[in-house]
Amino acid sequence: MSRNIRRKPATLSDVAATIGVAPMTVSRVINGNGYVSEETREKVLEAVKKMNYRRNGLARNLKRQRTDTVGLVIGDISNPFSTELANAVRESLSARGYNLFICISEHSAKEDIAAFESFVDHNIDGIIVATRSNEEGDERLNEIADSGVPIVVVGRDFRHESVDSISADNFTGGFEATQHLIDLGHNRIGFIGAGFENRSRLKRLQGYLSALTKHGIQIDERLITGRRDSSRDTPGYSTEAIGYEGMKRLLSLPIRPTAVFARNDFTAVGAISAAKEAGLRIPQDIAIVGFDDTPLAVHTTPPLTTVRQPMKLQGQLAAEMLLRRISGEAEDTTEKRILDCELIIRESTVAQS
Amino acid sequence: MSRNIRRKPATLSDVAATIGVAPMTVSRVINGNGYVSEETREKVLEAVKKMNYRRNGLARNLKRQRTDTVGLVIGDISNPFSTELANAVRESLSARGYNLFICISEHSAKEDIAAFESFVDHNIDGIIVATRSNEEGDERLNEIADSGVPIVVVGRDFRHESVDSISADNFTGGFEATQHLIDLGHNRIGFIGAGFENRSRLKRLQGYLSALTKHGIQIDERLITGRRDSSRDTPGYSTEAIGYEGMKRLLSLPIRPTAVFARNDFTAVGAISAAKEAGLRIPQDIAIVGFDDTPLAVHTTPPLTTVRQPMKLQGQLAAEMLLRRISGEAEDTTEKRILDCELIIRESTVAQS
DNA sequence: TGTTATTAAGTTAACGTTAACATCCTCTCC
DNA sequence: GGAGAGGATGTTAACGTTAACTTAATAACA
Repeated sequence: MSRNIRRKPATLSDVAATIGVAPMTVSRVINGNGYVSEETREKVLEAVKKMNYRRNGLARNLKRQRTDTVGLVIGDISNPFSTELANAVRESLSARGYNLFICISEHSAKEDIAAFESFVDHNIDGIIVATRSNEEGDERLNEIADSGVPIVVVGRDFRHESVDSISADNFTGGFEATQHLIDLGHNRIGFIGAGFENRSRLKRLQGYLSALTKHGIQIDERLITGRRDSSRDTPGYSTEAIGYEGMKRLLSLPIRPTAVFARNDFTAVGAISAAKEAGLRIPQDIAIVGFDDTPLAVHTTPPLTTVRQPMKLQGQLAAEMLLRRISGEAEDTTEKRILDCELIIRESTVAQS
Repeated sequence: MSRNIRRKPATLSDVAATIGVAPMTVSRVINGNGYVSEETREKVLEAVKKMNYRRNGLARNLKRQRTDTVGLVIGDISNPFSTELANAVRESLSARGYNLFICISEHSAKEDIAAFESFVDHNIDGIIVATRSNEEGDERLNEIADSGVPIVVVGRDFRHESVDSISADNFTGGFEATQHLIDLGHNRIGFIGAGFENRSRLKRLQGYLSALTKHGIQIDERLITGRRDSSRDTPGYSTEAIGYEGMKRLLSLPIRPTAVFARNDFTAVGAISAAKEAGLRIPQDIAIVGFDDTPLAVHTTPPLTTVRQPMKLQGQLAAEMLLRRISGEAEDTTEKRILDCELIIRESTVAQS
């Protein structure tokens, strides 16, 4: 057997030549369209098999001016959140005959752009963007959108007349989480996962602030704490560390909070860890709320009160919206959907009865 | 501004025509090779900008017979393990001018194959496979390897004369985790995460069995428990649930184990949760060891003893091996590397002093 | 002054497909 | 028996690049 010899693969014409038909005839057999006699079809299929023919997707896509492929740019893949999104997108797409390619960009503009470029370079049919927004990246994305590439953004802001967006209602989610803590009698409530300076970008933080304000609770910037260094290297999943450090900082304040709203479940896990280390009981000494309802949340000690966002639905809708845009059905409209979140109350805020 | 009109993008020839040069001249400017006068170069660049020209990667790749792109097939993306792998691969590749596209396949042969096919369809330069092995998928992979596509597999078995492999020493990792428990005096040790019937495929389980045997401990199949149903739908990250259920099952045995080795950290988290629910103290009543040393492991209660595998290194090496194969340097050799794991002892097996 | 490099282009022919059109044959039906 | 309707091919011309070659002008050198 002449295996693994990087011989040049057989082409459509090669196959056609060996059985004495036109390339087009072979093409018709391969793609199952047009008229081909049963006899010829069999001859072709036999030759295809024997010669180990495989069509060249590049040439095909070039000719057809489409790739039946969609690109997804994800920031934090370690988050189960992202997994669910990616899977939902993939399922919806594959049901319609599209492939999904994923690029990871751990929150750096450079990587975002690299991902966009490589998708565009491969003439992908559309792009779903689920990274955190940043100026340079958005600028590039804008140009790409201008050039007519169908784009949908998920879980983030982006304004462009031909870019659809879908997101969970992070504001209300943050509001309700905070409201829940206020309802329990807390009035000194910390926020872990982002500094006060991020309030313009982070809806969850906005919800938190809004709930406090609504209930006449003075906002204290010292209670809002993010990562100490904003180094680009920190991978997304290290948010346990951020939660841990954040909680330590909050606990060292002169008057410490009695409750904490963590930006996401991982951060909450780190916060729980730090609180326990300080000998505090949860929720009696300090109540903790997370966000995302990762599978983990049920299994923390105590189980974590958190806000569930419909990731699967976001993924499905993102895929649908993108396909609609690809097919040209959504020419003149810009769709923006915001989905409800749901507060899941567990024992990290309310002691078991 | 005529934005978002899906006008046909300008081609190289369009640009060339408007400034009255040959397409080849524009190509030379774009790619920065060959001789072009400064004057012409500027004219070209100006036109390129004005016409919003962007080269068609499909055509380029078709002509060049390469895409400078590598595909990675991942099973369980929610595992931080996979994230680290993907990031390391991406970094190593981008340093050499390659893009990385990722496909997710949650452990179904069909999805594996779909991922392979879509990579091959896009004439990707090489593939890194990090999914669990399965018969149909391996068969297809074998054909692809036969056809000369460079392939490297990570963390799994695969035999093909031109496919390199890299993996952590899961056997020794499992052995040492179990040995550690034995050293602590345990002799009734459970395994959670896979049934006894998987012993031929799962190195961690083999390590566990081997350690028991070495110390003359009778193997008890009832102590080895995996997922109840092997439904394909269960996403990878739901292993907390598997750990939880597994532990429950073990605890309901007539004589229950005093220690448990969980197949990975997520499973361990679920196991911890179930043990606590049963009112058991960890590690006094039951000791628990995980695998992977996810960031989570430090933050469980108690912190989790686990086995760390060098994911970053695996990713780097996988990328390097693949690039070597792509460049044709590794024609006649098959490389197989196995990297050491490290046991990280925390309080889930040894009470704090 | 002729020979050789160097620079700056242009020309040609693929890369491997497929859409669109053209051709030829064989039925069927009035 | 002529018109029309498939059915089964073949032919042509792109899709948008770029490798390889050619041409031509200028510069450099002995």
